[in-house]
Amino acid sequence: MSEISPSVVIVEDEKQIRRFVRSALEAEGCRVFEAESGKQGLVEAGTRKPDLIVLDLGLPDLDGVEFIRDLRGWSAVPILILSARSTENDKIVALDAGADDYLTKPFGVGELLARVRALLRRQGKSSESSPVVSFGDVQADLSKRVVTRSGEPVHLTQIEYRLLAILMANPGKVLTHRHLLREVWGPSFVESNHYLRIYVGHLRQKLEADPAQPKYLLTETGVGYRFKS
Amino acid sequence: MSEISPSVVIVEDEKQIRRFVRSALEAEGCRVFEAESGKQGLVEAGTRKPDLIVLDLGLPDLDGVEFIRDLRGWSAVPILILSARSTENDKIVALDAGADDYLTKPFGVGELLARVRALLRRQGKSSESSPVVSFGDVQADLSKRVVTRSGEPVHLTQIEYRLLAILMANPGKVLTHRHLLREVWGPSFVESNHYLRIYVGHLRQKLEADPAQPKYLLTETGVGYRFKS
DNA sequence: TGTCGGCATAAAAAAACCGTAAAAACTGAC
DNA sequence: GTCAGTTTTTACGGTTTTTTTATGCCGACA
Repeated sequence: MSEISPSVVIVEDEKQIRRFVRSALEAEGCRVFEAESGKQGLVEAGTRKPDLIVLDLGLPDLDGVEFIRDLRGWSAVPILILSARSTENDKIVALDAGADDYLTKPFGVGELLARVRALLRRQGKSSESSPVVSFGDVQADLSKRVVTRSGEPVHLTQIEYRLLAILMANPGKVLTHRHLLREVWGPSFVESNHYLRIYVGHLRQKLEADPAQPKYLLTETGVGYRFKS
Repeated sequence: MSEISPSVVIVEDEKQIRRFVRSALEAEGCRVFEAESGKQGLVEAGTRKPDLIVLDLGLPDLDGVEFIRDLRGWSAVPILILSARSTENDKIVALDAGADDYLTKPFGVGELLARVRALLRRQGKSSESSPVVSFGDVQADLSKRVVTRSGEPVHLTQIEYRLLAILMANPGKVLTHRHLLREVWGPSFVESNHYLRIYVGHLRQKLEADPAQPKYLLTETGVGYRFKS
């Protein structure tokens, strides 16, 4: 599911707003390109082939609606309008010209980003990638609950998976027997150190290159276990 | 899709607003269906297969965000939110749950219609690439609610279809028993694991080459099920 | 050098879970 | 009310997972 980051072109003449929108989008994980005039914006849209265009209607060189009509002649990229004009008629004209959303200034950065996400999601270009942790030739996708080893899926039981997930969530940190047992089996099993030996053994068997000499799932004698990434 | 008039489902408990929105949309040339509760809205969405849903967030029986999440489990139809809640956070939550646009009351009928046109326009363009998922010799068109196997249509019941749609909407991801049961049967059935065994069994019987050794609808013992494309 | 505590592994027994079939209850159309 | 299609309930045999039980290894230390 890990996709490339979506790209956005900002067309806005005010430098201050441009910087503001840019940093918000970059924090969201987008690649951002700027244009400070309508004509430059059309060139950028043609060369960068972005997944989204954020357009200020109040450009000095080109009417915003003209921009939209021109662009729509050769591109279907989603357009989000930012505008100081808040009359209903302005919105209707821009939307009917081919814009996809219309946000009036002043706007909250949170709403802007949510609307950007909604447009990118429809595009199928959303930047959400599931958190994948990996060590050696093993990859764990925690949101899918899937573990693969050199590409091949590895089957883990419920307990094996929970144990691995807790260890991997604390890389480098020593987790005591009691702590692991409480997290995986529950509070009444904190004395059953035996279970850990068996299930850490299973994990090593399935994930380590040499289960007898583990490189990632390490024993801390007398204390607990540790995951080293 | 562009030939016939688009259909819209309105989910709104206030009769006055419902009538108002209905007449505006009908003047626009839409076929309109109404639902006055969230649950009825979900049923209408499933049976009418509309091109757009207009949803009031303030429903008496079901939280609007819950409605969106449920619907998004099996449908990609555009959602336009109408809401009296105008805080930025309300908008962010609804948009991130899967809504496509958010309009706060009171709103102008002209802006409403312009936003509806924008959503329907984009819908029409993207419907060329309707979301067809396929695996093995099976093809599923999620928007048309039709499943075929080596060209021949396969009849699925309501429950079978919703279960399949949710699994296919999350390829590769393990979905827990509780999650599947809540999405398909509702929150009060999250403990009824045996329903899943039966209906996953039905799906395998109808869709897998060898139902006893499934290749796509996989069991994750003790956890849930997973669709592997 | 022998024994002792903590660890690793293997294999059993027990428990939990899964798949399937089929009957019963329900639903909507006629 | 009947009927066909669907959902829910009930039942049971087979499989996977967890727990129990058993055995051997290794280093520390007297």
